[in-house]
Amino acid sequence: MNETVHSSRRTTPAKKLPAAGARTNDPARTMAEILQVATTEFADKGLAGARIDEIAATTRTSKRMIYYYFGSKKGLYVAVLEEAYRRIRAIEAELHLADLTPEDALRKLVAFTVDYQWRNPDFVRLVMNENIHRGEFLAQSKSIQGLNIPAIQEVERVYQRGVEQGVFRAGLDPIDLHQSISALSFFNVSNRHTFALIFKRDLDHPDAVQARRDSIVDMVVRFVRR
Amino acid sequence: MNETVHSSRRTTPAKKLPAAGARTNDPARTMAEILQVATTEFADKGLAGARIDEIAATTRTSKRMIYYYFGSKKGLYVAVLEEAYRRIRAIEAELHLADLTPEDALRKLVAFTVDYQWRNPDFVRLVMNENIHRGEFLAQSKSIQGLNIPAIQEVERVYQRGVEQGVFRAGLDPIDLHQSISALSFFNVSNRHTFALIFKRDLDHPDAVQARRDSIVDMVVRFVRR
DNA sequence: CCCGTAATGTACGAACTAGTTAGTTGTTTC
DNA sequence: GAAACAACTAACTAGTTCGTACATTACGGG
Repeated sequence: MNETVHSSRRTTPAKKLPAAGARTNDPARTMAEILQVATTEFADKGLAGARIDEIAATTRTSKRMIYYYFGSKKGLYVAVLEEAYRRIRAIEAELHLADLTPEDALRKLVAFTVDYQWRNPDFVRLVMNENIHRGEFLAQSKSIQGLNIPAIQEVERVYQRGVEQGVFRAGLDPIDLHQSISALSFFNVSNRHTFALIFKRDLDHPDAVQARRDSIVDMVVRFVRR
Repeated sequence: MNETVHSSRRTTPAKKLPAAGARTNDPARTMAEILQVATTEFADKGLAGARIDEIAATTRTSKRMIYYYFGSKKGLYVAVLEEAYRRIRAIEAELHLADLTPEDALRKLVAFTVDYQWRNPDFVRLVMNENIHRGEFLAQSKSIQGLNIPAIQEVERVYQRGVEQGVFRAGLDPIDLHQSISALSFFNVSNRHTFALIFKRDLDHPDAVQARRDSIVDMVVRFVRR
């Protein structure tokens, strides 16, 4: 209290932090940087394990900014989730499968899924974490539901073409098929630590990675083939 | 120090809590109860999310006992992990597949795995959580490594018989096969929340559960069949 | 029956952490 | 060029949470 007296008396310079670069307002960059750092932190430690202070410290901005833009720890977490899903969908939409035979297209689709999950463990870990929370935050997010999912549409189209051309057997459920592809791809990343420990395998070795991908592709193809 | 003097002088009654049931020492029960409650709590909230006070409150004993028997939160967590793995292995060892044809045995094995994971979401969630921690606590546990795993032995035996009888194709890696079975079974439980949300499916409906199990069994069988 | 030890309960504290308060600095608009 | 607003910083607070110090009680062996 009685700030005026105090401030009029301060002997320290008017500029508190004249050092470094002068501050520059750049909301977009600030938000993006927070999101990026938070993605790593949440993927690493989960919602409960992540530390807002830690995120703030890693960013070039301050904790206050996190609350300024995202409101709360959970708000930030939801934003991170949304961004991660948005990204994977954008990439899934890039697949060009129409000009391949159904079986080749399916192989490419499965191999792509396996590789994507492998190269994006953060996404996998975020999803794991969200499932630990029984999807309650994903359920809150308007922006994630209601959107269509490129991956499932690709599966549907490829499968349909294969059936029409008589190379795939009919009567399968595309979502069930997609679920199997996801399961095989996801587990590879999600459970690699416990699995490697128990079976004393180095799942990270390039040869092992490739062998596993080939096996998954093979399994899926054999499943749909007539 | 100098306990004698103090106790000879105490004016407060000898019995502090004459109420309720008199205390009864039962270390085995106390430990078991702590473990059981902690399993639920850790499976539910993860290591960081779980609360020691919460666990203590749910138990008939006190927080002091948790530290008395398990030393620390992490110690308790490791004990929970060990117990969960121990349990699943004991159950896996109960399978009797030798008197079935290889294909029937494989079907039974896969269906069992799917069902077990489905009926034991706590185990699945613990494993998910441990993978979030990159298996660092499982790696610490002496009692989990070094043990053999009934499940993989069963897979090996059944597959071998099938190859010998000419009904399964040769050249497959039993661990790779086991990994696929695990992946399909595990994902069913681990990712059901996000998956159900995104694809707007009720994966919990009995019909859906059965259809999914059938699909998984089918997929695995087709994979190994000549 | 008594005594030492294992088992248990209670109360507390030190450290951590999500979120806030109060104030400062850049930016845009007119 | 100054008012109005948006972006930003630092320091603090209230509440939580793991872990412990201390006190007490059961119980088995001698």
